[in-house]
Amino acid sequence: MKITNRLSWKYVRDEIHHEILSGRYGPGDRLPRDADIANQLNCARSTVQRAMQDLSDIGLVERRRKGGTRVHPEPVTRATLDIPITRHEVEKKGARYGYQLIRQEEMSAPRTVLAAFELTSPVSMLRIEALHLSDNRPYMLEDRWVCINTVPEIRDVDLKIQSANEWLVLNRPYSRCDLRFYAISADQKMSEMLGAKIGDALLLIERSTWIDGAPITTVKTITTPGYQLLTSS
Amino acid sequence: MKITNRLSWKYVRDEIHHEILSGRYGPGDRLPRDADIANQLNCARSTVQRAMQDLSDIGLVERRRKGGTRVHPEPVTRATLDIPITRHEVEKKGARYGYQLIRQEEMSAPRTVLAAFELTSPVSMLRIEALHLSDNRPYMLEDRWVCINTVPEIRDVDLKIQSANEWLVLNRPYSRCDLRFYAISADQKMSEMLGAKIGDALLLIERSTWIDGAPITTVKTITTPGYQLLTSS
DNA sequence: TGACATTTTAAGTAGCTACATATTACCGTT
DNA sequence: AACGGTAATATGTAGCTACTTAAAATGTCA
Repeated sequence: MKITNRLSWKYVRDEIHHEILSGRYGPGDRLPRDADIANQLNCARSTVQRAMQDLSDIGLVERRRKGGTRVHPEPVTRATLDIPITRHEVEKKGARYGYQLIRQEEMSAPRTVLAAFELTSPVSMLRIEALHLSDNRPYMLEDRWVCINTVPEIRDVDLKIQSANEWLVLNRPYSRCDLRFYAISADQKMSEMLGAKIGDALLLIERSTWIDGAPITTVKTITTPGYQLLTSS
Repeated sequence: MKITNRLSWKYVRDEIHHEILSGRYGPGDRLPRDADIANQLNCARSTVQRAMQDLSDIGLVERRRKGGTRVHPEPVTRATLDIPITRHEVEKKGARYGYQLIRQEEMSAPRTVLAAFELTSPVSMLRIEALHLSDNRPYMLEDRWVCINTVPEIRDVDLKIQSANEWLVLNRPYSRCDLRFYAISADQKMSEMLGAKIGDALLLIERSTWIDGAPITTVKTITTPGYQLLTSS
């Protein structure tokens, strides 16, 4: 007799999750095969498959063909971050969004930018500096490089009107996105731009994107003092 | 005739993804129902369902019963972060991990801690301060509060030997985890502990966890200067 | 014993049916 | 026109079968 058909794959997932956390299976241990679990819980293998897929997504177990399923040997806290288009972020707070293009210049990418893309030979890129405003006050400073080869259309976009941030997110899909977060002290220039004091601690978000191995853009987003980045869920 | 059975649901996903990014469907637009797409692409509805589920997971579309599927009105960059147990993080870099308990004290949680848990009435908690070391050099400073009611066993753990970080991750599942990232300037105490200079910009990671609505722990992880947090994929 | 080919295994994918569930859409009544 | 109940509908879930694929395990031969 089936356990029930009300209980979803989530029930199976939580059941397994519970068994792992109760100590029945420790880090690195191998779990029974899907079919056996299905048998034991009186459900279809496909239901176990879905449950396991989810446990794998959150990093609790590792699955390999033929290798079976085992508890992740190094448990991690996995979190999801949503980074919206800056305009939406500002408007969601009820503030008026503003935008200033500071600089736009085509030039050969410096070593540090090439490094972010894991490139060695020089590439021509469009450098863009811009300031995002919230209610006319500085909100975020953006230092961006766009690969001309990959995104030639960027030349025809009027970046005084639409921010590169928004145009790229809306028009250029990416297949890979690397993010890094770190803290820096505001230097003279940043403090002027952002209305901060020299030496203020600022959160910096660096993002690089590729499409099928070809570099699209890399951007340093420098936030104002006190800025906090939160997880979604 | 079926298109093929080699092409997985990922093909369907990418097909739809492409249609969205080509401008055929803009932010907020409604997509055809799964059944129609299945028909058009000559595949089963379940295949479209899986593809759509994935697009929904990465935040590209929104799905609602009866409401259908529509392109997410505010496109986001969704990223996944893996935060490992600090010991593993250090060891993975090839360094020797060390750990020092600085303080352990049971007391009533202050207002700021209650706020992190969205609580109003006072609760007794265990306050733990500890320092993680990498090759005998300071690596991370941890300022933690553990809810005694939810995790009474914490009293019996010898925190001079095993870090609360590791014990909790291994023994206490959570159903909710909030993270926040921001930058601060090192004050006198932090600079002493971490071997930094006063005023150095430090990345701070704050994490709070709950199990079924009951608070487990909240921790401020203060990193050393130059620390970078990277996305996994 | 070691290198290489073959078999076996367990997860991954696709397709189908049937039913559940959450909304929207509609329609009738007041 | 406002309200409320009902029907219609698109997605969500469960179960089953069949087949694919990666990789571990085994066997074979030099």
